[in-house]
Amino acid sequence: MKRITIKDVAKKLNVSVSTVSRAFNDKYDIKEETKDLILATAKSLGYRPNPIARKLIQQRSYNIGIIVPEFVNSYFPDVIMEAQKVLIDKGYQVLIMQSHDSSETELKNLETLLDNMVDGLIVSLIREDDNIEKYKELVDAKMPIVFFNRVADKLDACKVVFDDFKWAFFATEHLILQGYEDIVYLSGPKHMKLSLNRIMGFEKAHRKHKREVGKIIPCGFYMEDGAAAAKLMIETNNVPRAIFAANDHCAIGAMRVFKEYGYNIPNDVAIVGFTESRLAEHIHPTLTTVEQPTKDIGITAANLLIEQLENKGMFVPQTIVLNGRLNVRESSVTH
Amino acid sequence: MKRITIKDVAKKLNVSVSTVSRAFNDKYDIKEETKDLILATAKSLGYRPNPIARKLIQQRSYNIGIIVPEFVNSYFPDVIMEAQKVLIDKGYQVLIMQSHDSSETELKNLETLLDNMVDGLIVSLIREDDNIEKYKELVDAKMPIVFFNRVADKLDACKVVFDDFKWAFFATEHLILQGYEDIVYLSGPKHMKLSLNRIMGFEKAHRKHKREVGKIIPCGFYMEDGAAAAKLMIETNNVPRAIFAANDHCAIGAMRVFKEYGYNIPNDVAIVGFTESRLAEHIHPTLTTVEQPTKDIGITAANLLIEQLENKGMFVPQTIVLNGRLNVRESSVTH
DNA sequence: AACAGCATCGGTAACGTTTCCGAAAGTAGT
DNA sequence: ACTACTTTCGGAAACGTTACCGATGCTGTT
Repeated sequence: MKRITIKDVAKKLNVSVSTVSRAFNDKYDIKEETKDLILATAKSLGYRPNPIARKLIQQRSYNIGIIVPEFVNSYFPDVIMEAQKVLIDKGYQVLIMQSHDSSETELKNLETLLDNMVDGLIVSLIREDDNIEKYKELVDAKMPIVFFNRVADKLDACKVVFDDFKWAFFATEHLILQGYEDIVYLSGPKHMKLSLNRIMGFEKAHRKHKREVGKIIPCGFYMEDGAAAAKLMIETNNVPRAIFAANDHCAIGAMRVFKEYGYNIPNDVAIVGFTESRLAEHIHPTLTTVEQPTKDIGITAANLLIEQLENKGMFVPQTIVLNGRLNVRESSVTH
Repeated sequence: MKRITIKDVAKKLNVSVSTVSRAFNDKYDIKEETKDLILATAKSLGYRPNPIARKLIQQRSYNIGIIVPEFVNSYFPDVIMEAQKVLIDKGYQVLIMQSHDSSETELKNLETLLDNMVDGLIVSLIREDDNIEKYKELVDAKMPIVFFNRVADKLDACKVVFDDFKWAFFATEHLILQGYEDIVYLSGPKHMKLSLNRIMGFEKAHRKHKREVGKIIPCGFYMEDGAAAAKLMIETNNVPRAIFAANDHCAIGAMRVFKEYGYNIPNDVAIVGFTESRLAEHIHPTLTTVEQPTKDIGITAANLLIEQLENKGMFVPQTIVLNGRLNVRESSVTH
């Protein structure tokens, strides 16, 4: 069962391969009738253009690489899959890589993607500084890249980001308005801009309401991190009235420990998460959290990349800030 | 910044392109010294072999397609990412597609993968019957395929499966040994072999302990499904003493509703899940569940596929059954 | 009638590899 | 010294497509 090539179609109709190629590429210099005829017989022969040959001659791989830190939180799969949809429709192929929170793996991933001759990249960084020279090289060499979620200021490239400052502000203000004094922020790693932005939002909310800014404790994005932080609070007798967590997983990890130790949520400790996860509605108590527009992020990143690929050269990098929503649920509202 | 080709390397050393190719492909008919020399200078020139040209001449895409139903449960990302690791090491590229529980999307995914000339496939089916003719065609045409998780009996292909029968049996027996009468199984869709196998395990455990087989209620794999089932039980006054759920998400959805209605778990209703999820340890009460060896499943599937790709033609399809573990936690043990 | 311009097509080089065939030189056996 | 074989390499075809250049025939204008 040999694969049918463009030559077979050409021979069948006694036309040249160029004409068949023209038919398949919607060129202007071909008669409408012959085009239809060619497409029809091609279909009946079961001909599919060989994408590899096309890539070779066009000097484009039609490969797009995506690098994300992890797949544990549903955030990344959600945005990636949405981006992939857009890209596949445009004829691109998507290669997905996880860095597992390691900058070395990130670099390795980058290398394998480059070996595969990706035409462009969509990246969420592990740390802002670690592989920055490598990315800078790529950006300087006009490689189309879109960063999202975790971005680096120093890179002059396209970025799709969430307004972390604003929504951290709203989340914190929500806790303040509920009347809680003593609010602690379990922050993400401080080397991430997104963490710093949220910290600023956290502080601003306090200042607006003339409160002393609550304690900021560096934490992480996984359940274990939240659990460890909660345990430490309990053991050192430092349980605050309310907690604003780095994300939902972190919040849920903390909630588990508090509940184990007999604390009631929200009556003893109120809690709000970040980056709405699939669990937020399904745990007890349901979790107040900030919803990020994962679909929009994916779609926007993909579209920005496509624009870059199509107008290579004359393209000014832009940063797009997307909006969110605060989903208020039981974990933060005392009755 | 033109990409450096094999010709540039050849010219630099005054050797032929064939020799350079030989150096990079570990061929026998090349002197060790010249090989080392070539590799060294190639590296210094920054030469990377163009994978697309290689694919064209070798008539292989080095593309592997993976089709899974969804990414909501962490099960699929876990096995896929593990499979990808193995495949990338062997020089393959992985294309990941979600079918979103729709057979039509599955078929569409299959078509795009074929358009991309995948050399092989790893598939978890939506339904056993829906696209079976298409898959049969591919299998008959000697396309290397490995099915996992959701497989079809009618297809004579490689399969990597979990011993659903055995572990449903153990999970049920665990509930019986805890002394619970009246155990209900919230089963997965009946069109899936895996559901039927688990039902048989559920029944066998009852028979072994001379019990009347508990009720089997068709459910689904998402939290909503479990929640809906629980709500129905409560409203129709049919709450059993224990529940064996289709998977963890289903179990957690049910738990949420029960807790909302004031039921205590496990003292009023005991519950066990299936396919250990990241939440099992982190919800309250912690969830007893059956752990599937996701990593092994991914690795095994990838290796089976590679074997097939390398010994195309003379390869007998085999089915590999992998083992699991019952993680007993709070949700099923009354104190 | 001469010419420009357009529409439509064919032929061929090119993309960067690998693979096949054969050549050259060296080695060993007789 | 002749043959046979091995080692090491070069040349060229091939993979399937697209892009470029040119050829042909037709239409319309002067």
